[in-house]
Amino acid sequence: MIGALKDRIRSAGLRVTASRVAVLELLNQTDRPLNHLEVTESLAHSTWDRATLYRNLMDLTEAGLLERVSLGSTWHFEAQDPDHASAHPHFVCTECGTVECAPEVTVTPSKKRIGPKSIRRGTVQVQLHGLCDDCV
Amino acid sequence: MIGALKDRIRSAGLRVTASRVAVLELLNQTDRPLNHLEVTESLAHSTWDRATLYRNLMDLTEAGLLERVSLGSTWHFEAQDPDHASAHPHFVCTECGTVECAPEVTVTPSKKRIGPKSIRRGTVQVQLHGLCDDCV
DNA sequence: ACTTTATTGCAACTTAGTTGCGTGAACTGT
DNA sequence: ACAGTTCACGCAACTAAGTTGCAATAAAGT
Ligand SMILES: [Mn+2]
Ligand SMILES: [Mn+2]
Ligand SMILES: [Zn+2]
Ligand SMILES: [Zn+2]
Repeated sequence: MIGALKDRIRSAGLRVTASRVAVLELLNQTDRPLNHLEVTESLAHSTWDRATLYRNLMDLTEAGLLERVSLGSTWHFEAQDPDHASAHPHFVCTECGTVECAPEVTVTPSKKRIGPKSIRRGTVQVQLHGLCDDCV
Repeated sequence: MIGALKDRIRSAGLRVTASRVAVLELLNQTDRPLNHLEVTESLAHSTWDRATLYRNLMDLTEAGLLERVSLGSTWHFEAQDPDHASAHPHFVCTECGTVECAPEVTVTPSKKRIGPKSIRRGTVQVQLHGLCDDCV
């Protein structure tokens, strides 16, 4: 379990440190993207510095083990593993800021060939901003 | 032209000041949302303070003449006038941060009744994040 | 075990966003 | 046109997210 995480970190060319394992394990156990603050709070029992966890998140992202996405007003990080489907839409509550995955939504460009080409190409991250069920 | 803007500001219960008129005129002439920094730079010829323009944006938003939307890493403001179609998707470049309107895109929820109700209700702001044509 | 080099902890810094407060400008009513 | 009232502005300070320099420390290769 954790051994597999260590292997993936090492295979990515990064040294295996306790904080990196903890960060990767946390995000693999969570079914939604977390931001830097949420990660530090989730690992508050330990003594790792904000900057350390920040660099862990950035290093793991650059190594391809996480994905960083701008959700709402902060950057969020999501595990990038074979299980979790790769690019899928996300929902952001404009009231409380909570984030959840919304893989069931599909986006259709118009027939007119206008706007950025990446939309037609399908290489875009989709976000839906609105009130969550708790905030309506 | 500007007289109409002044009327709309006054009708909204706000005092007509030079900076408010300038901010509202700028955003009515621009076909995409601007953030606070872009507004201050566009009006840099004048001497208005950042805080003044910030409060102008917030006041005009609260009055319903602008709409504030979290695009990319900053808040953006868009004119909310009868001409410009109301809620429409926006495209954000993940590389250079530029924003453009993408009214031609439609979003379809799945048949399964899962996820936040506002998606099915259609009361969500749609955002597409990807590389713009200049950044590919 | 030793050497090399990546990583950590700490503190400082940048930028976006926000607010308190005294001065000054916009409206209201005469 | 004028005075009084209230709102808005300018300035400076502040918070929070994100980021970085540097010396101390720990991981990997031998
Ligand atoms: Mn997700
Ligand atoms: Mn728009
Ligand atoms: Zn909510
Ligand atoms: Zn771009």
